[in-house]
Amino acid sequence: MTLLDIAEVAEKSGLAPSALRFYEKRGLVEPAGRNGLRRTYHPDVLRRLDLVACARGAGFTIAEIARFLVATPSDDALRARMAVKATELDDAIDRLTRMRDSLRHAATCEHVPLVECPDFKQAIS
Amino acid sequence: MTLLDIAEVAEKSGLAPSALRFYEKRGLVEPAGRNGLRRTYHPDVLRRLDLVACARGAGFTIAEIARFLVATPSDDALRARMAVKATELDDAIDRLTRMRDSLRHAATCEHVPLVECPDFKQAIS
DNA sequence: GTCCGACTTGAACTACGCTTCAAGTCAAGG
DNA sequence: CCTTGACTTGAAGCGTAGTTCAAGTCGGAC
Repeated sequence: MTLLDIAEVAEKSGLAPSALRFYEKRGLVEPAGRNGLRRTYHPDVLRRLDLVACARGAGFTIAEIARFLVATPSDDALRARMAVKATELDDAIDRLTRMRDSLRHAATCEHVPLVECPDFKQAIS
Repeated sequence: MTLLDIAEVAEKSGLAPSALRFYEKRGLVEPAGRNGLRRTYHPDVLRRLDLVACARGAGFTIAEIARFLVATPSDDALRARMAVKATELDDAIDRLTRMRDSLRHAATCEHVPLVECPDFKQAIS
């Protein structure tokens, strides 16, 4: 079993070693063990870190992700939170889509200042 | 011309008065004038604040929004930043969509722990 | 056996986006 | 005129997500 040291995990995940220690403190990852003082990680930790990165990108906080990671199907409160989050994401996707379209329009429109362009305003409001 | 005081703007915009003063310091809004020391706002400030809220929701920082708000069509650097932002939003929309689908799945699946559900993982990775 | 560079720790520091506080001003109603 | 309570200011504080630092440990190559 080829365990990884913190520098390898940092390199492969794109995170700083300090971030990995921080995530550990918050319960997002666990080292497989130690070699002396030094953390050793199971390669699977990389998939976990991908999941964390994805969730972070979707707007979840570290604390929320930590709760997800220990969840079981019987955790109805968590399921409810997930459903709420899904709905929030619907809204967020909507807003982001409108903002993206506005930005693409702004890249070509000639209004001064840009924010006063009627198309721009219409697109984002 | 019915000007608004800060409490009215706060109430109508959903922002705290302190947030309005903070936004002013950062150049996002300007009061129309003062009544004594007290700020008075043109009703149009509410549309401006909607725009700010929308941009914030789309992941722009206060500083970025401030730059947008003074932009003219000749600001090519800004146009370039907008194009980059639009592309980033494409990615963000993608991630959010996958995360939302994963959450909706997680709300019904029976895996223990949820994060180990193959469908869940497949959806987000 | 020694050395060194990468690791360890906790604490302090950073940036962002505000909120809260202390101290003071002042518009407006009685 | 006087009170009152909402406003003003700058400074300090807070939560999130880490990074940086100082001081110390130690695995492993020589």
